[in-house]
Amino acid sequence: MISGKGQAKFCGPTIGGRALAQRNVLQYVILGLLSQHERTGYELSAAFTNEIGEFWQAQHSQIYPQLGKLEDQGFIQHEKALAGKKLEKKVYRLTDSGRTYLNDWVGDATTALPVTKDEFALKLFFIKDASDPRLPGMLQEQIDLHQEWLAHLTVRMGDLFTNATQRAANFGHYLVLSRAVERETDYLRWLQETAAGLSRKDHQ
Amino acid sequence: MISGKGQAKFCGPTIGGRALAQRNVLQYVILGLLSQHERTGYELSAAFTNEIGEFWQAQHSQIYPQLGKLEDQGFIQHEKALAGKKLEKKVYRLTDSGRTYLNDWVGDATTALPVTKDEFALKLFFIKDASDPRLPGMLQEQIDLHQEWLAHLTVRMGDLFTNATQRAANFGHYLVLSRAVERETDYLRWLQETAAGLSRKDHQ
DNA sequence: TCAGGCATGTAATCAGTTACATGATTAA
DNA sequence: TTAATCATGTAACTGATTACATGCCTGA
Repeated sequence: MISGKGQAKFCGPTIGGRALAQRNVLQYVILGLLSQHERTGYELSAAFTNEIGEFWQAQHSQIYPQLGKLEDQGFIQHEKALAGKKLEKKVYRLTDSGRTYLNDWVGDATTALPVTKDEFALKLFFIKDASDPRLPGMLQEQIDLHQEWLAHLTVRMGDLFTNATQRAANFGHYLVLSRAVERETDYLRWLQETAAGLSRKDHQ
Repeated sequence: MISGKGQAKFCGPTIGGRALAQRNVLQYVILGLLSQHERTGYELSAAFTNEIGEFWQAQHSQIYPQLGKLEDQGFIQHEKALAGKKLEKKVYRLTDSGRTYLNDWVGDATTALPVTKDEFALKLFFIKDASDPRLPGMLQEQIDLHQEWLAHLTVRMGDLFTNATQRAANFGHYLVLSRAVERETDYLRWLQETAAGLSRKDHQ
């Protein structure tokens, strides 16, 4: 274990001595999404599903109140727009102070490892024996799941970044999406190798 | 009560149409850890830091109340033991019904992708330009962080699984730990390649 | 006309973190 | 003797999910 000799100032959660928690990251995610272009709360909510669900999640019930707080703080502003003849929507955009606040966060050191809650890894962890009859089915289930997810990511990659101009215009987005594709590809390879390894043991 | 349409189905969070959330996984983690051998609450707490922090986290303030609930449900039992002459500790072990409850969960389909909250990926996502002066430093910071983490995992691997007998005795643990080492190795390779790619662009 | 999506919010609950609180044991 | 660790708990708060609630718009 990597020990931090701590003088009990900040005693947050750790894994292997590494810091984990972050406070109110949601506000920065919203500011970041608005830094790309103006959006409604509904569009922000959709972005959490489609664009950044890979590494952050939030529901609309969390987003709308946060929008109010950010506006109170002067980091964003909204103007009303009409969808059709009656349905009002609030289109939010970043203010200058909001952009500064966002950039301060991006520039700050990120000393926390990503937080992962992986239920499959957990189940695997508790299986003692390579001959456990549940293992092949569990692995196949994950192969199917992650194949589907990889297909989704690949489609997004093709939609967004087919040429160098697109990659240059949103370099960070391109980096994280291409990394996600790589990561899922590598994970699928491991799942398949592990499943194959079990089969070989069965036939010994 | 005023009738709303669309009553109560279950509309949880998704990424790309995939289900995410799980309810009270903590209880199963505790049961799983106790299925390995009996432990105190303190030892369970330590296990979240040292053994399974890679894919699940919990503090002692969450663990102690959950132990009470699991005991109320009859899934675990404790007996008191003395550490020294006065200090009492509660050593918990799994009951038969607890083991059944745990195994039901392990056998259940895992249709949810792992939940990840990755602040670094988020920051990267919001960087538009490959020439952003913050990028090299950010990448180097992550390289240092994940190198340290990989070293920690490698030490654990060496401590726990040096021979085939150890790997066979806790096969699932071996699988997830060896996978974690692979994943971190692959991630570090990507970080370094990406950082190197930036340098080349700088010198063009 | 009707289903699915667009659009915005709040309420209730659950999960998770941080801090408070106390005291014993061990080894330097 | 004193710092680190063992040991157990609760309180206060923040974060996140699920459900409740309402109403408009578009296209089949």
